Amino acid sequence: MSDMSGISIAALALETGIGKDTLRIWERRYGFPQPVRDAKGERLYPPEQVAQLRDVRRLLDQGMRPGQVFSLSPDERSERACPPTPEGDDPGLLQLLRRHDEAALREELRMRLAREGIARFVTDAVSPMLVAIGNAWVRGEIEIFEEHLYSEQLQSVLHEAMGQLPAPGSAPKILLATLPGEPHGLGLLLAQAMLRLEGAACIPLGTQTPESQVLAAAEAYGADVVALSYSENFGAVPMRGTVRRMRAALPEAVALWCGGGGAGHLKRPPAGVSRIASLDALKEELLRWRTARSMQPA
Amino acid sequence: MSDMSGISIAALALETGIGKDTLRIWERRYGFPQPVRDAKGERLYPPEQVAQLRDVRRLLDQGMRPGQVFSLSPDERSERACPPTPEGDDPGLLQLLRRHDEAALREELRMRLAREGIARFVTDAVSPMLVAIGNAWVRGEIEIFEEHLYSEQLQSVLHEAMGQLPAPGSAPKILLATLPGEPHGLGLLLAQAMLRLEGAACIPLGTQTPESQVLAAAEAYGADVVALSYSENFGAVPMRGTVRRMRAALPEAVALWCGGGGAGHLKRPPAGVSRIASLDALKEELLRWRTARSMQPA
DNA sequence: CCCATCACTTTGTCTAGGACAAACAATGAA
DNA sequence: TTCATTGTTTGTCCTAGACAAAGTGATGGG
Repeated sequence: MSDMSGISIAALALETGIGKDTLRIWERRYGFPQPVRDAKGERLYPPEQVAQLRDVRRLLDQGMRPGQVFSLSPDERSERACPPTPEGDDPGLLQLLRRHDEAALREELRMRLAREGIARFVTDAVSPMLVAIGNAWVRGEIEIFEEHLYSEQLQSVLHEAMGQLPAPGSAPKILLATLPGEPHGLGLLLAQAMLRLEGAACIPLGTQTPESQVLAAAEAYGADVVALSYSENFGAVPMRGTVRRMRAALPEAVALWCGGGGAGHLKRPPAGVSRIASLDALKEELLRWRTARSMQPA
Repeated sequence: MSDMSGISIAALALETGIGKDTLRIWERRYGFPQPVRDAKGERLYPPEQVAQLRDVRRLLDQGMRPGQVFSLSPDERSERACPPTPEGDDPGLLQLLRRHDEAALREELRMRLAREGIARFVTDAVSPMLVAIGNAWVRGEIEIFEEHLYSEQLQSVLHEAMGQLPAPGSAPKILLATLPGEPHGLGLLLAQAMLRLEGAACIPLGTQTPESQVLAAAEAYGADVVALSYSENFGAVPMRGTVRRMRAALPEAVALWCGGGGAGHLKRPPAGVSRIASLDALKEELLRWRTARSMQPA
């Protein structure tokens, strides 16, 4: 009886990641979203507007500016937000996900892992799958909870596989982290798997670690490399800011690697910073580090 | 050169988990915190006030009301906030963490797990350790990055251990999730471990899953139970709101369990909602569910 | 003695519109 | 082309008032 007509501004802010202030000023400036009011005079956002806001969010993430986005009709928005890549490769996993058989999904992941080995599994199966899921989601072919389940199962399977690896070597000590504002940690885990395969010692700090803490950890653990992961959502400008600050604060001897979809915002990485374009490139970068280090040992 | 004098209200809200509105109204009502203003006229919170706010936060989490908290002097606050448990049992793990030897930490975790088994490991070692770490942190004896590393290592070890468990039974299907605004997923993992041990089929949805998505998942997977985890940071009021809404929207046949430090905000759970006070209680609740279900089968 | 009901107080979040700096786009000059 | 300089867009912060829900405490009845 309470919420047939929509959700509150606080709930909407949480769900879309758009600030309350921003939602209010969009209403004032662009006339959208235009929530109904409850008896108390408070905003209630109907589900359809919530859905439209998802498109808006997507377009903003793609780099469009609010003014342009709001001058489009809802239909135009949803059209442009959706279909960058229907692509050919829709493997069985997507269908499995939609069939809501969590046990089968897990088995399939384990099977593939066993068949292809960790490295090929990560680069050839997981990585494209994540892209496919992202696309399927914006096209509305898949639900958020399905994406979440996939991500969880994947983490579980990868942790399991890594546990069976021999004790990590010590070659470069690599600190893996995500900065505040970046909640997506799956990329870190994939990177960790690749690096452990090559015998590197990984120190995972997880997501949303403050910059000062990453620096402190780098010193405390004597890291040789600090690797940061950025998703596409991370704004280009703050991203470049973090990289600049981190590079300036880290000792010169410590390498700084930036990866993930948001690393593309580094058009030309500053000196002493490496952009990791893909998980394959990670292996190469590691090789490069090792050869460089073997030329001039301590 | 920029921020010698303090941090912005947005940063403070992020760091303390207290809403911007709340910070402003505390200033208006209680005269604390009393930030300085920069050239722009915007609030700048000095580090000492940030530290004091941590005490305030702690006291509120313990159930004290704001009015009482702010009538105390800063010294009284820090005294009451800190030392609920220096406790006798400061096991080697804390020291290990401070020694910055990630390999040894991991080995120790694995050892304990092997020695004690999953269940005892979770209830007797991990759970108190998390409390101890939390306390050490508010006392400033430990850094955030150390906490992060511990959490990551723990996740890894637990996933590993769960992977070796026999295929999950199917008794009750339990959906595990955290709602938007709650980024802490460790509790979910611990719960999952306990439940899998008892043969329940867990469907982990991870953190920050929107309410509508949890509902959709519950239907899609035919869940018998929806288990939500709340950390202490989760505000009491919104927490109760989510519980009320979820309970109303879920079919009556589906049980709703709430656990984690923030579940204490449910003084008396509404009908059809169970409060899981601890990880041990989880086992009992599962037993209760099973007996209740065996009395009246479909 | 315990529990329900009532009034009273506390408290967090919402509302409104105004203001402004930082980010972006488009211009002009070298 | 590349770099500096405008003008416009845009998110966040500001003030101050309002109100419902949660908590507190006192009353009365079993």
